[in-house]
Amino acid sequence: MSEIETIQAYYAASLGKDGQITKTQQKILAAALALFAEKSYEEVGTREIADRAGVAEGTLFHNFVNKNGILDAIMQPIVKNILPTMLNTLDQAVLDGDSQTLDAFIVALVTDRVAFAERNQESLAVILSQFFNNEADRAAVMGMVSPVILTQANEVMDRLKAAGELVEWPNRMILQLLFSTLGGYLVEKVLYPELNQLTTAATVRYLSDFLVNGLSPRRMPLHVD
Amino acid sequence: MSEIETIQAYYAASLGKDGQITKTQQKILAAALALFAEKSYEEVGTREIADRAGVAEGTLFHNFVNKNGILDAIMQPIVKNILPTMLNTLDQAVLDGDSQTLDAFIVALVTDRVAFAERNQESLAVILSQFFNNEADRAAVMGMVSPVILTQANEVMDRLKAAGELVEWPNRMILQLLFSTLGGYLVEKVLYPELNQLTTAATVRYLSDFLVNGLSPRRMPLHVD
Amino acid sequence: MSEIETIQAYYAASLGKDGQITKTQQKILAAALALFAEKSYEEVGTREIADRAGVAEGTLFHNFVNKNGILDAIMQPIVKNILPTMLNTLDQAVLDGDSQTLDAFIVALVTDRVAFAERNQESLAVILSQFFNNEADRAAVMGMVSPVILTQANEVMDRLKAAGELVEWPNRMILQLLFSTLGGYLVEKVLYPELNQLTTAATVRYLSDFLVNGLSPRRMPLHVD
Amino acid sequence: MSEIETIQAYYAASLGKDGQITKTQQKILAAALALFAEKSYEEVGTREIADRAGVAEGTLFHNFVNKNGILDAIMQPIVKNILPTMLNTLDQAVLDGDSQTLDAFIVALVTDRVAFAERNQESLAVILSQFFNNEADRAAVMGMVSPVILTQANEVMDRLKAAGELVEWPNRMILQLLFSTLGGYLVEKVLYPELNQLTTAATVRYLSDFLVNGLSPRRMPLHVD
DNA sequence: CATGAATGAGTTTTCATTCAT
DNA sequence: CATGAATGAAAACTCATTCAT
Repeated sequence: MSEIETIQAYYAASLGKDGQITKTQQKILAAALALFAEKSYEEVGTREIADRAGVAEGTLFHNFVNKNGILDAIMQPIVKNILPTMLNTLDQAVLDGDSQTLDAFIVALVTDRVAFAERNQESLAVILSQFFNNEADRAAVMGMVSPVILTQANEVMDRLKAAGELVEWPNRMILQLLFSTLGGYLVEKVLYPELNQLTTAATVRYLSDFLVNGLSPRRMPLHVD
Repeated sequence: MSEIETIQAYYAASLGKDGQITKTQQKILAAALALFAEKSYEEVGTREIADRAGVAEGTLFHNFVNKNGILDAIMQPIVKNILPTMLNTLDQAVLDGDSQTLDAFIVALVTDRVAFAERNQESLAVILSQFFNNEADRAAVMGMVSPVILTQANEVMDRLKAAGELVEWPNRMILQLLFSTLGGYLVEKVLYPELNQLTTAATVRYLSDFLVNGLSPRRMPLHVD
Repeated sequence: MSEIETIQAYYAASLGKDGQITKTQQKILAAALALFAEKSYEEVGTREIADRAGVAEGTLFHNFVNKNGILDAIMQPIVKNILPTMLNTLDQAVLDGDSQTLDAFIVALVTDRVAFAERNQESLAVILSQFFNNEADRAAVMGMVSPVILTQANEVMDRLKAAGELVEWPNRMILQLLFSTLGGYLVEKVLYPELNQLTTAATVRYLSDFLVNGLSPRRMPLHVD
Repeated sequence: MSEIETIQAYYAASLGKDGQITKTQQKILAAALALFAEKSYEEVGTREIADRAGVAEGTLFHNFVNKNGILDAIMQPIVKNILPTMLNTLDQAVLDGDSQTLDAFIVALVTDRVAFAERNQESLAVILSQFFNNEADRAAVMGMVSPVILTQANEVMDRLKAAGELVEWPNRMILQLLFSTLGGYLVEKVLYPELNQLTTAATVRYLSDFLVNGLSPRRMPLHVD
């Protein structure tokens, strides 16, 4: 499971020197995060952020290069963490050999990401919104999926296929289905938090079971032209 | 399967009188659609739309109430169509009795929606973007999922459960998984059209197979607290 | 008393050739007059006028040079008539010798102008509004008070002073007081027509009596430095 | 006589906190006042105001909510002051007993208002213009004539009638004549300041004498049906 | 002569950013 | 470091006017 999991923990690394993040920066980021989650980045004004943070408008620009700098400070840590952590989880599950089954790490993965989503709802809402709106941010996110990471992901999937634990489909497609299922959960959680009646544990079960059954090798293999 | 499936066909109903849509309106909508798909709604100026459409800025406001009116004219027809059509597909598949299997209409549904997505990529990109960015648009989209439609959806799922064709999970969760899988496909299609190496037919197969296996009743039922 | 007293009668002279005013022009002028009286000239759009008149916007410009041309067509006849008619009334009253008293023509004047105001309320509201708002229109109105007319007015007042019927004050001041009293009535009539509880006859009496007493020579003349 | 009589003094109360009005606000108000007096409110652009004030256009909106907010800041203090002050003058004159004659307070009133008009010519030109142009502003002005004030005015007039100092005409009519005479002076002063050849003292004498003679009880009462 | 779609300059207003205090 | 008044470019939108039909 990922170690660094709270946004606040990340700010330290990306903002102040020596991992320092000032009280003022915290106030600003908290205010901005809340506002960006409520509305969209474009609809939130710097005046509004300053007001909510209880500082002067000019103070924003003493602490961040830009209005965009504030957004970056919110997104970066999360975005830089998501994929590597997922892979780490997969790897861990596969290598921690005792249970080298699909089930083993699907459960591990789902549990981990669901927990992560619950801890960082607001930030994820912001990231989601930016991802779909802004070509640049989207590129940034995808850019993080470095070839190294993709290679790693492919290795893991190939290993599982070899072990007869995973359907013999293109890795891209398998990844897409994995992301879809987790992403779909994320979207509902983030956009309609009040509608969630299931417990976290139950949700993890459903998602995992769905994925395991959907991605286990078929007895009668599928013929694709 | 849905009859009216092109955006252009819908404009007729929502804009001009007598189902007429003028040449100018077409130029504006085409320009706006392209721009909104490239950037985001907020990042596109009315001047830009006018330039691309080859008309004067004032002409936009002569033909649409608002900048927002242009967006509406793009989104409305699609949004109003997506869910009802999906349900119709499901219903058709179930009622067209001969093969009342999960497989039957999952394939039908996936085939239909994949085709729809391929036909309306740009518009769907715009809708996706708005959905995540704007509380109001999100509400509008969800508001269109009228209780009547939800009731219908539940009926269909209950019928399938009774027939032993569908896992006995909460309908909400089943719907979420269905949307996730289709939505995940949509996202990839829409945001990274160039990366798609699989044929449409192959995609339909994978998605359908994944869903059918993921949602078929288990031999050993899952225990959820 | 003035012969030509309705706006419609004047349009003939200023618009069409041969005193002709077309049906379309009438519709436009009626619509514009109503709207200008409701709001102000600047607040009324050409679209609005066209709509109310039941014609196309372009039609306005086929019948009048300008938006301003419409206003002119409304104001001109009235404006060109007010002062000359007043003077004519005064002159008539003075020359029609039988009653060469101040009372005689103050009553005549007031009666005439009150009747005029009651007949042309809407147009007067427009003129009033323009007079206070627009330097150019104001100049136009004052420009009509040609030297000739002023000379006439002075003659009449001098004659009355000589007859011991009028206070020996500067003619400018006497004219101002005359206009004030009539103008004050006009303003109330035009802006708050609903508040008028007095009959026309009663109003004429009050105004006349006030003016006669205010402008009759004093027994003990006033000393002014 | 009214104590607070300069616009500047009022700005303090309505704009800044602690009765403060910043240098910038003063510059803007001065520029706007001059321009609104020259042309009309609608004809003056915000760019123009900013230029004349020597500030950036945005600065206007930093200091006033609206373009209309600037107008309000100019009009409000004057408008809120005119009528109450007049009544106060009347009341003072009547109660300060020694000379409870019509003459006593007509002179007081005229003197006071003429002085006021001379001090605030520009602002009054703006108010006049708005009053005739804009239904809303007119309503605002009239709305300020609270029932309390009207009741007071009626009391004063009734007292004077009882003392045999005032004609037995409807109070509404008497008020109208009073306003007409003062308003007429105002209009001339405001619109044609250069034409004024009489001294202030002389003007006060003429207006007062006219009003006193016009409103004193007649020896032979007027018969009105 | 009437139409009404098209025009584009002009309007008010917003907002991220700067800088003197 | 913090402040907040000032900035001015850019935004959405209006509207009198033109002109092809």
